[in-house]
Amino acid sequence: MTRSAEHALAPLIRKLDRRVKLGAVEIEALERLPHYIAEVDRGRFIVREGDKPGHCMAIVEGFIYRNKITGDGGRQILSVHLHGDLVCAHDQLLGEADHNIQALTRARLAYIPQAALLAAFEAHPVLARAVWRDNLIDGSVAREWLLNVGRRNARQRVAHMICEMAVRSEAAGLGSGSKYVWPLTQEQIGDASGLTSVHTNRIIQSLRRDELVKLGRGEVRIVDWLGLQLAGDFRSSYLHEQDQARLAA
Amino acid sequence: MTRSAEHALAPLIRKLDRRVKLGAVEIEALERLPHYIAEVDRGRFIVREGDKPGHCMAIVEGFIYRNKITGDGGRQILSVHLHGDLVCAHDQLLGEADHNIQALTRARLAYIPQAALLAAFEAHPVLARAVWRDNLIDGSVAREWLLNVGRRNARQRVAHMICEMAVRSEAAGLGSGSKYVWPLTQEQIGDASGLTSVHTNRIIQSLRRDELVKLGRGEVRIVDWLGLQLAGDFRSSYLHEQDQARLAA
DNA sequence: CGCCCATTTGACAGCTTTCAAATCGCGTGG
DNA sequence: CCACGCGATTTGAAAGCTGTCAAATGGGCG
Repeated sequence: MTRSAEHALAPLIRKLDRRVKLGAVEIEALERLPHYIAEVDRGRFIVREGDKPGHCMAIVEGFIYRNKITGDGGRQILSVHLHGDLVCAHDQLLGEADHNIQALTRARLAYIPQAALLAAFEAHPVLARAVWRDNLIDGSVAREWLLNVGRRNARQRVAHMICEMAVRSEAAGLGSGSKYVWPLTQEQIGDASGLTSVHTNRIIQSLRRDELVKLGRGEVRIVDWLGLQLAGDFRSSYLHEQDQARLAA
Repeated sequence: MTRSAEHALAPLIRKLDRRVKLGAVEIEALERLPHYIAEVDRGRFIVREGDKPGHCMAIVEGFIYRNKITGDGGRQILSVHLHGDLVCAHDQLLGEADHNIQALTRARLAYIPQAALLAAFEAHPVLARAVWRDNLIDGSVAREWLLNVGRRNARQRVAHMICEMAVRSEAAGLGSGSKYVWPLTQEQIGDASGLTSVHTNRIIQSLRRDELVKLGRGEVRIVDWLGLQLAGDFRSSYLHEQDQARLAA
């Protein structure tokens, strides 16, 4: 899927370009960003609560996620990030990271020093705008997740999450037709939805029975896009992506 | 409580000064910010999903809250804001507001044009930093809410919310001792915690029985601060306020 | 072939919701 | 000063969604 001789930050550039249309100057500035590439194994901690990493990560390939743990050991997944996402802990301004960031799948990350990013923002206000807009959209997604976990039932929560991942995967150019990589185990779907893995399993079976979606072996296949959206009370506008048009087909 | 001849934006200035230490120059720039004052009644919509208001609100007095509605009519409260908070819908960058903002109590708001804010940020990078840091802390609070609703039981959720409001009220200089204004009805506490008002009521009664907190008639009285924190699995660090020390006494 | 992790299944408990209806508190008007 | 009325709080009973606890099954990898 990844072009062979492509710049490591190309996925990030494409994503930011979707956020705010970039010019040649900004793209060049992004390509010149200092960074080093690292592979992380599935499950590996990338940032731990309390860390002060001092850099952001651009996802070159794979999936990572943010999570937070209660005093009782309950785990809540806060967000899932994919190909092209810029993931920061913002420890520079906050003192230290207030949550964990872990690899959902084996992933390749480009570590970019926060100072270099800030310098690029100063030199290129359009870049600052693009990243700012991207952060605001992440906030919008977080609000939708809170609504999802707080006010929807188990079936809606799971269906909603599948819809969101489909639209975002489509926008990122991952997968094709109505088939996408699915990086989460059922236990992780539960951790993101505020459910147990057992109940998550039963919901997924019911979605399968109703011929809305096929989910397993690391991939999703959307069988009935309209039906799935209805089942999940899903309206894509909060994602601020235009590309879900293709999914409708 | 409000000094009589105080500048309308003084609460905002005090809050931002807590976020990033401001100099005389920045304070003056804030005081010069164009704005107009408006009173809003309890329950009144300040921003509706889909609006493009083009201005931010600084709370001069009272409480407001953000909320979002499911297709089934379920209401989730996303955040509560008090005295001194700067509340934006960020419609300039996002196109339109993706949630509602409503008055929780009768409130006095200072409307500030987003363009004027941006200009002030450009002229005073320290201000930009302060507001940016404030936004990041709002994000941290949102993550904690997601953890709260997704992974804690009803008793913990309600206790946690009371703890948070106490620390934030204390930091904002509202209330005194362990007594604070409490702006939410039990139904609204439920809407913020992902619970029904009936169950919220039962939880509050149990917290009262256990002599942790007294809650009613528009005010909270923390009876057992340590016990309440334990009941709510509450650790204040995610709020990035220092002033909870006073509560411990 | 064997191991490990993820998925699946069953039975049961229990937390939370639902649906009414009663009570309380407080501002308003007589 | 008291009665009224409305919203908020409280209460009860019963249903049901989701969690808990084990244990079995399945699939992929070395």
